[in-house]
Amino acid sequence: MQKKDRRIPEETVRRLSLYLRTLRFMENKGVQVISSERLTKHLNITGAQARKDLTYFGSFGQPGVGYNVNRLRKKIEEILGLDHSWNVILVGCGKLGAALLAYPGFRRFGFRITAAFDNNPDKVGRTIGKVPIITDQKMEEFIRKNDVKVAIITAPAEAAQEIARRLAESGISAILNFAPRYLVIPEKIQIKSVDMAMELESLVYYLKNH
Amino acid sequence: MQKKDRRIPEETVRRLSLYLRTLRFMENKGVQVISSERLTKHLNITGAQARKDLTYFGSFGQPGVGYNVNRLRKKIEEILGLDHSWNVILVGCGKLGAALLAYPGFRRFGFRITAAFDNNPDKVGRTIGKVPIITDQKMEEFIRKNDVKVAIITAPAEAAQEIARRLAESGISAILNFAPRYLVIPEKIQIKSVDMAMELESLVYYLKNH
DNA sequence: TGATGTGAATAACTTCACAGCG
DNA sequence: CGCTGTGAAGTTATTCACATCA
Repeated sequence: MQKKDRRIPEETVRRLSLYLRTLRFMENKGVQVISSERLTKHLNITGAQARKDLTYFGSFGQPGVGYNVNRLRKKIEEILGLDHSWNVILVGCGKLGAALLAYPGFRRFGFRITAAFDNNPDKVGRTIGKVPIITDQKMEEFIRKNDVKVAIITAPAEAAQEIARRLAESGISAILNFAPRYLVIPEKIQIKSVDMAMELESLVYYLKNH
Repeated sequence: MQKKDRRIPEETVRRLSLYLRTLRFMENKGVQVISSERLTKHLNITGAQARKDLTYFGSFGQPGVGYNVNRLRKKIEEILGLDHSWNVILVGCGKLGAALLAYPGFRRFGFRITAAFDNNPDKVGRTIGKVPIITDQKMEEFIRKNDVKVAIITAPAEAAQEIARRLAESGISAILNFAPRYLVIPEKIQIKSVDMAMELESLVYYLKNH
């Protein structure tokens, strides 16, 4: 997919996701062609930036015209690996876990949460939004049997490291972590952490200094 | 706080938050002094980077020794504006909103969610984790009366823009947005958006390409 | 000796500016 | 004519390397 051995800036990948959101919105509205300027108008990104981002992966536009919305949407989905669906599991069925299980945004775009795990016997056996809650003792087995590659951790901070270790050992390749803890995992596993208190912390900094 | 007119990289502010997490952890464990290398060991950040980040704001370390954990923790809290507590409101009491209301991480570090708003009469009047749910018609009034400066949006995407507009008009200075929509707001208002589907999207990209 | 603080060097990212093409 | 694609220029961020000080 990616051109030669050029390194892709991490920010470029993140922006691709943003373009995708706009493209889906536009496609829904029936827009067929879009310029780089219009694509980025409401994203605090310049048109030049979008063009540069896209050329890391190929030439998808038509000079003098713009980008075909449907084609570019599909291209970006292909680049990101969203052209097929992903089996995802979620570990930790507290309030945040339950909220994510019910979140429509995942399912809509190719992420299918197939099972949730918890160590609380009261929760095991129930379902949240059609997703069954399974005892965490069966987690490894489930991962192997169903070839799961992506996991979301919504367990308490104290439990997160041990869960991550077990996930890594069972063959998970990517983790989205919501526990406010740095997780030590093998290099080859992709991880991204979302720490909501941290987001607020950097936000208020700018309150003082602007 | 900030030295002269030097511009602070956005990433520096974000890292400050990370250092803070480590420092709090270390302080709890009774560690009194820490080197830049140890501070960043589990953060994928180099010691040099941390030292550079910190010198934007002053000289807090002792050559040959390191940083006093307690002193540096307080300094960073002061830099970020966490040396006093912030009144925060939350708008949209769906599952995610409810999860955040119950999230202990906010309260622990100086963020006090004082009220939640919703337009659903069935929810209004109830409380979630001691936070009262108020009709969104009284939102503006509440913000003004209580001098609220920070708001969290956990409403559906369709409603987010209108809510943001109303928040902006009532004098809110910072918004943490969980709705997957770009929000148009006055320049002077700080905004940070967390889009969980987007996080997953960029995560799976690296699955394909590493 | 050991770790900070910091200019200088390097690397990474973004913007500019325009040739080229439909 | 308008907009893409892209080298070149400009800007910003990170790493290096070492003087300095306890």
